[in-house]
Amino acid sequence: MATDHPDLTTRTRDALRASQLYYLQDLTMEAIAHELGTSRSSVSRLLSHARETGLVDIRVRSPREMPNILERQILETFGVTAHVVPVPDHTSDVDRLERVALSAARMLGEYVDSNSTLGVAWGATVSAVSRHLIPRAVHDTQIVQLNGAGNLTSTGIVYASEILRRFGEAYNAQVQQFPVPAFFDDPLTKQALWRERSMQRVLALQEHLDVALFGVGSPFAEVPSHVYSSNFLDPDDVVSLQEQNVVGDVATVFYRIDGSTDGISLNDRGSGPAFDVLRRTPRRICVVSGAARLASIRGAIAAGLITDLYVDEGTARLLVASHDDTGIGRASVR
Amino acid sequence: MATDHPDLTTRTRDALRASQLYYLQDLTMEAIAHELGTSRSSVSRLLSHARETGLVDIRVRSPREMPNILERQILETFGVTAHVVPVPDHTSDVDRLERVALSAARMLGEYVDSNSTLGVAWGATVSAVSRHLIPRAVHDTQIVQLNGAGNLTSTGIVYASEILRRFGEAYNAQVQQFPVPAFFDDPLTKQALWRERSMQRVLALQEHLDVALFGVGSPFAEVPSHVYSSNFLDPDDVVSLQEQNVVGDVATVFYRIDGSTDGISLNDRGSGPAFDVLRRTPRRICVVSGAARLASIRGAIAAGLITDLYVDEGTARLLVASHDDTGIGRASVR
DNA sequence: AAGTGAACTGCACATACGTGCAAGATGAAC
DNA sequence: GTTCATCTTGCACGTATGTGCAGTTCACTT
Repeated sequence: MATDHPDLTTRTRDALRASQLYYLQDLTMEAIAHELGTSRSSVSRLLSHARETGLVDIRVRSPREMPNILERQILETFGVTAHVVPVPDHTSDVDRLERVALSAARMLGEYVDSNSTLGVAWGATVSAVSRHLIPRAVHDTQIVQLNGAGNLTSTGIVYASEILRRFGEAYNAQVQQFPVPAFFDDPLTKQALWRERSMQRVLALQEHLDVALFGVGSPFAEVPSHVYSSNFLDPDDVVSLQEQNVVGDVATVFYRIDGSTDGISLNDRGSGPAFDVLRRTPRRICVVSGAARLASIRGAIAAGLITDLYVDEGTARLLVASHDDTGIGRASVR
Repeated sequence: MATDHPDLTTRTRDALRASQLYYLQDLTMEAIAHELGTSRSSVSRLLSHARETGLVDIRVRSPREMPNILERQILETFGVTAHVVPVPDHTSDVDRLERVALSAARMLGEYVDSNSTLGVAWGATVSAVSRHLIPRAVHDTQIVQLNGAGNLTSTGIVYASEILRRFGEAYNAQVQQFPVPAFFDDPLTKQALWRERSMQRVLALQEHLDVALFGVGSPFAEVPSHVYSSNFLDPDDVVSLQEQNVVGDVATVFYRIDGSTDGISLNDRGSGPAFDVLRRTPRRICVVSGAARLASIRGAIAAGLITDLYVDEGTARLLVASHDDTGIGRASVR
């Protein structure tokens, strides 16, 4: 009779019933406690549990007649489906990131189906998203790491694998790690390793994703992204990126503001998927916040990497304005 | 810039933003009030508004691994998709009805799409449902009245049309009234009227519904359904129903416990759709509560009228038990 | 059998929330 | 411009809800 551990089943059953009574019949928690023969505080906790585990699914749907203006402008200008997260302008960058990640995490379930494959990068943004995922009952789903995370001081497994683990847990999915350094010292090593069958297997998965999830790295902002810290790149590398007008990276692949990657030497040593591979993924979701990332977003859009963009309101506004200023960005996806 | 009345648009926009902040970012109403520059109580009202108008969509999903036992049993036994509404056993029939109707109303949106046609009967149950509908932004939807509502003391327009109006409002739909008596005195009048083109139009719509919604009438319960009151039927009629072993009606068409209708004289004079017409509707949703309706449900299931059943827990239990007792009911739909 | 840690419970308190009410705003009618 | 009806707002209050804590249960060790 039990599907799971015997009392887990009871807990879920109670949570389900409490949710029906609370959200579908508008009873108070007090009344529900009485019906279930428990205390009101337990009901409160049952309901929290139900929300966290996705038993209760709350979504906010902007009516088609009245889409967010910024979202419409971004779609028209850049051909990207935007989800603008309302955030007051004076918010700190940390809060901004957290709020965008929270919103994105709650909508991510929409993209995940049974038998689908989800590629995830790692980084501060994706990590924040991973902390707020709402579980969804799907099966035969796979989570694939998009790029290596090893650096000079650690194999990077703990940090990146923690992110992946959360995704795997939320979607009841099998996790495919990608245990390679973020950047190789020698491009030949990368090429050699890429020919290994164990790597080929992961690489093949990366080429047939249904959904890809990533942030964008921003090299020269006041608060540079994780990747640009000295644990990953030499000072020389950083200089060369600067000289080559790099404005950002997606999964450790660098690009310029026009989306081009040609001649960026570091990309021969990075572990992320080449853009023409990534672009084969039907849904490519980018989560990003903060004005400092503007140029990075612009570049990623120009490179045609993004189909769905989760972004805070202020940055969205800058994005739209930047197009009015310069006219760049039209030659993009879709 | 405005899509609707200028301030209605603002209200909706604020409600939308408040909903995102509250449900997607977990801010308190106080914080939202601050961001929107209004009072906390206004935010509370905005959120109520958002829920009532379907801007916020809350659903409770029972995980596939753990469906309600009664629902599974009903599906296996009767071939009907059941939605069992949890209600404590000591609840009064009035509350029971209200709670089932509330739950059903909130799920009804699932069945309604753009360009679809929804047929609704009238009665205490459907009326209760109509009072709790959650609007849904669809277009080119039609609501069609299934059976006439005129009786000896009124044309019945006010009561039935109020129900229809609520459906029309919730789904932004055009409403097709059916201005005829519930029962004709003379079957020939009915036949004559049915040949009128104005009636033909409605009848044609009834034959091509996407969804039908109805309760079941119960004639001989302690609290008989509306239809069986003297305003609709003569004492003679009631006696004849009793003699012919009628256990219930769907949209003023009567049936026996085995689902048969042959030889029930009153059906020649009723205004509802014949069962073989009704059965052509792909989705046929029945909402019902209370043990007194058990035989009526059994008959409606046996007649193959129901694809989706919303029912209170106690009655669901009786329904399952009744099958174990008698073995009737297997020869049903699907 | 006693020990141990993790999970769960109800209590009590602090907070967050819903709502009647009166004042103010808005808009249509004259 | 005035009047009146209607809708909206913020306040204040009472109720509903979230959560730290201490006590308990329960499964699993030792």
